[in-house]
Amino acid sequence: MHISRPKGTIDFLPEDASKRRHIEELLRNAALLFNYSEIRTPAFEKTELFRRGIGENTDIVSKEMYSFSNNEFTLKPEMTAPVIRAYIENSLYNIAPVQKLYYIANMFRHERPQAGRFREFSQFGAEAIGSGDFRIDVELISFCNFFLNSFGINNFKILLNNIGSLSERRLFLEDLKDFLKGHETALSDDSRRRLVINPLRILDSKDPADIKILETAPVIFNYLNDDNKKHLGDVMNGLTRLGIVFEVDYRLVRGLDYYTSTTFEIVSSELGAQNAILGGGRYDMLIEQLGGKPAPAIGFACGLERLSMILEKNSYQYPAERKIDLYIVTSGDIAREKSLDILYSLRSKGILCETDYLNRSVKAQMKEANKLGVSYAVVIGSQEIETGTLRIKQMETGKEEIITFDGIINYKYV
RNA sequence: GCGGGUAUAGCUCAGUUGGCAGAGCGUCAGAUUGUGGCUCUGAAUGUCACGGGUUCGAGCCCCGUUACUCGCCCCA
Repeated sequence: MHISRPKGTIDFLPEDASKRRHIEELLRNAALLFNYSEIRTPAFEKTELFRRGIGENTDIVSKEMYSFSNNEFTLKPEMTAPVIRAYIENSLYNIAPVQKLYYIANMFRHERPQAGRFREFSQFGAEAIGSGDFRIDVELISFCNFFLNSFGINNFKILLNNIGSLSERRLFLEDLKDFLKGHETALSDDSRRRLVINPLRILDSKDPADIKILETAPVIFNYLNDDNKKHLGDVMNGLTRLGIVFEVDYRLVRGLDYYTSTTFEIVSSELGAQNAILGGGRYDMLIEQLGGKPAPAIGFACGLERLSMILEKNSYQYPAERKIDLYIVTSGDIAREKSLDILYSLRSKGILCETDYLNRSVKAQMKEANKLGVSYAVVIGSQEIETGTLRIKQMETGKEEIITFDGIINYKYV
């Protein structure tokens, strides 16, 4: 029996890796345009960071973390807490009052894999720290809209909500609980359980009976203070101004404890059950909670596997890799030895070249050259060694040109 | 943690009522001495996921296990 990769992990074979590199490149370009700077943090952190950041009672912390060394460290299950840790630890607020950071990194969660969900997965995300201005909310959401569009994706929905501060949410939660208790017998089993553990999540239920009940449930908007109501209105106006289509969804809640005020999610019908491409929101209290000087902040995280699933569904045309310029066909020991320094010289000049390492027939080597899609091929055998000249063949036209050995190095490969 | 589905060549998959293990693609080689694509010929690659059971005989039927996969939960 062979050893297989761990459940929920991915091998990126050369073609997949090439696609992923392209995705990352477009994302980095978008980040550059919106003036977000890259941040990289360790693959693991002190477990305490996630306990305090994400929340002890979330599923992520209570049962999905990969922890080790007597539970002292944990592979990062999300990136916001590490970014904020780095922000505080390195006093980034002293460098500039507003920090706009982005990352592309791998996360780890011990979950049961399914479509669009893995145990090791990649996220592209950004955090804007230091401003509570509605315009940074608009900018961040427009950033998401922009990079999705840059892949030609436009079949998605932007869902927007404002979940208020902790105190507003507490009041809402009490009323929601009271309301749901009145309908307890009609609720799904899952939702009855959630009523005790996390009633907010019932708003997200997929059960048709639950959805019916929720139609008359209390609405969080009515519990927001004037500031948050205005903030939501401002964000809506801002997005409208940019021509960005969105939907306000008062039932949109997020699963991590640190969110406050603005929350948003982008969903796609192309994805299956896990339909969120990205999710994010404000977390104005988190920095203080983690021991930093209070600062408002907003961020999002986008699942790269989900993004590439959509691209596959859309038959996205990935750009071709750079082709090999020259294939060196060799025949005989002297030629094979000679090929060593020719290859090295060519590569030193930035020319992509390859040769055969199996001592195969000239015909087999030409086939190989053709398969690789090289632009030129040259045969080096005893004749060429004797005369000091060789013929370089343009593969597409089949035309040959006579050149010297030095000529290979200086040839204009187009 | 709980459910549904699937498992045959490197890949995509056929395999009838239980009766010799298959196709296409890919790989490799050959088709007159040292030249690719097209075509033709040939070759290699299998613990039919694993372990039991039924049967004269199991890829096929039954039981168990594992893996993969899609859902629930939760989330990107």
